[in-house]
Amino acid sequence: MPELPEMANLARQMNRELKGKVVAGVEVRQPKVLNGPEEQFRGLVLGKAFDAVRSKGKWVMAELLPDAHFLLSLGMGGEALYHRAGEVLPERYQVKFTFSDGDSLTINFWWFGYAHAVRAADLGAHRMTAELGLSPLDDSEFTYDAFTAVLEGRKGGIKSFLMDQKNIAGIGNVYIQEILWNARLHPNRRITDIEPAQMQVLFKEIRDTLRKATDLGGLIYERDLYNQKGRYEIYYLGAADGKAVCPMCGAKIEKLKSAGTPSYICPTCQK
Amino acid sequence: MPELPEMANLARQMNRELKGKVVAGVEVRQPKVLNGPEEQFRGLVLGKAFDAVRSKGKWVMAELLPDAHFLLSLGMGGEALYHRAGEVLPERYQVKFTFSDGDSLTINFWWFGYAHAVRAADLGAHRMTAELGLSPLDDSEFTYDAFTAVLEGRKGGIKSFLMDQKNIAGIGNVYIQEILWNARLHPNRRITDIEPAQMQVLFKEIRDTLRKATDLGGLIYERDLYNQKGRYEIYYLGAADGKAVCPMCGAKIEKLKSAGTPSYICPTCQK
DNA sequence: AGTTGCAACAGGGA
DNA sequence: CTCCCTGTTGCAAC
Repeated sequence: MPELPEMANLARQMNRELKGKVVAGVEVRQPKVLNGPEEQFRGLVLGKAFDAVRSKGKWVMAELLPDAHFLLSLGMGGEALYHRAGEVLPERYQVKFTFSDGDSLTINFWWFGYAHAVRAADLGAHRMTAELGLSPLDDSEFTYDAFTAVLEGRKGGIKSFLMDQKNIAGIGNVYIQEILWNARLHPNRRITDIEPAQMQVLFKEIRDTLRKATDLGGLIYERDLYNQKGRYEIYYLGAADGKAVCPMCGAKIEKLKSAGTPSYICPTCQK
Repeated sequence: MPELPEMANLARQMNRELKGKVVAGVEVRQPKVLNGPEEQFRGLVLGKAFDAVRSKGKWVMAELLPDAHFLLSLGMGGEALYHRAGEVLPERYQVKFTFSDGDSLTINFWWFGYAHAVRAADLGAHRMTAELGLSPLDDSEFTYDAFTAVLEGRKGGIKSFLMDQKNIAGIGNVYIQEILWNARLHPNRRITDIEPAQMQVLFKEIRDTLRKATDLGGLIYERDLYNQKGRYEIYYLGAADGKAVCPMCGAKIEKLKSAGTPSYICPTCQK
């Protein structure tokens, strides 16, 4: 489940490691992860040099000079791993870049990931990245005013709102549990039913939760560019087996379905 | 509640009474019931002769020679009344046609009706009539095959399907109660959950219910072109006050909300 | 654990 | 008892 914290760290590491590297070889084992014919992808990537690598929501966006961008989404799970020349590569990957110095990058999707390449002029037409909403860790963009502005007029449940990437970019079904528990909000709580004071708390918890997870290197069961685990532990670990209790009140964590996906809540703390 | 039976009878009566009559005068008291500026409506109607008058779904469609059509929907209630020259007109109406022989037609909407006029060439662009679905009393059109064809792939509740004018034209929130009770189907019953044998029954009851009501001159509380009441009595009369019982089993008729509108069902007979 | 697109559903307004 | 529009929700697909 790579969400904003994992992808932000991955982008930072890729930016440090790959900037200036020239793509000498591309291997695509599963062309359906691309956004077009394999030949077009190769044409956009081969011979190009990685420049600034950033993240936006659950996407890593790398500039390829000249004239292209490489866009990576790990979907429902996967890793992007960096390998020094001569290191043993993992057996399983869908896409591999080899650089002119012999280093390489393997990208593995457990399920439904995207490795896209676009011309620089077409970046704005790449809807999955172009239509992303607010970046929660950008303090100049994610202000309380901006947050309430996108909330304006919305009437649905708070979980489905926060998970919609067009509203806020980067929250998936793992961190939403943390955020809502931290804010003491039930996932089915109607937006129109949340008091301003509580909305302020929610705003703060979105930022703080994602920032803390990013600072801790992401989730404890995810891997970064160097195949290192993160140190952020989710509070409801084991809830799927009915073994988790609320760290605040000790009540048993309950599983329910909300916005189409499973949710885990403390029935006493979250209203 | 003028639905298919009332409108079919109204069209038949108008066809008999108005064919050949020339529109000598038009009075529009409430221009918002028109589909354009009042002057345009007058231009399309004045001096024209009524020709064939037919019905389709809840609409009466009259040919005006040359080159126009008059389209009438009584919405949530109302009457179209014919008056011989010299008769006293009702006080309340939104639109009145006066014919060259002194006879007249008054149209009264209780709520949300439409009196539209279009050029013959624009009839196909009049979406509210052009997009109507199957005509249940047209035996060559409303076959069981055609019925199952529009049902193909649908997964919602049966009531919302039958009330959608794009599927079958003419069923409103009155006759749907009769049809579903006759077919022993609960309004919320999933389409995918209805056995073929029961679907056959439903098909038959759509036809038979609407045909019987048409033959009886429509609902007992509606008025035809000659201000005469119909003779079709709904089975759940008084259900809104909790006073109706099922004619079959004697259980109290229950009120519930289905597809956004009230429904009345026998809790034991309709599953 | 992800996103898209579509059908189904509900609410408000004319 | 009408219809249309819009936003929301649920589902199947990739």
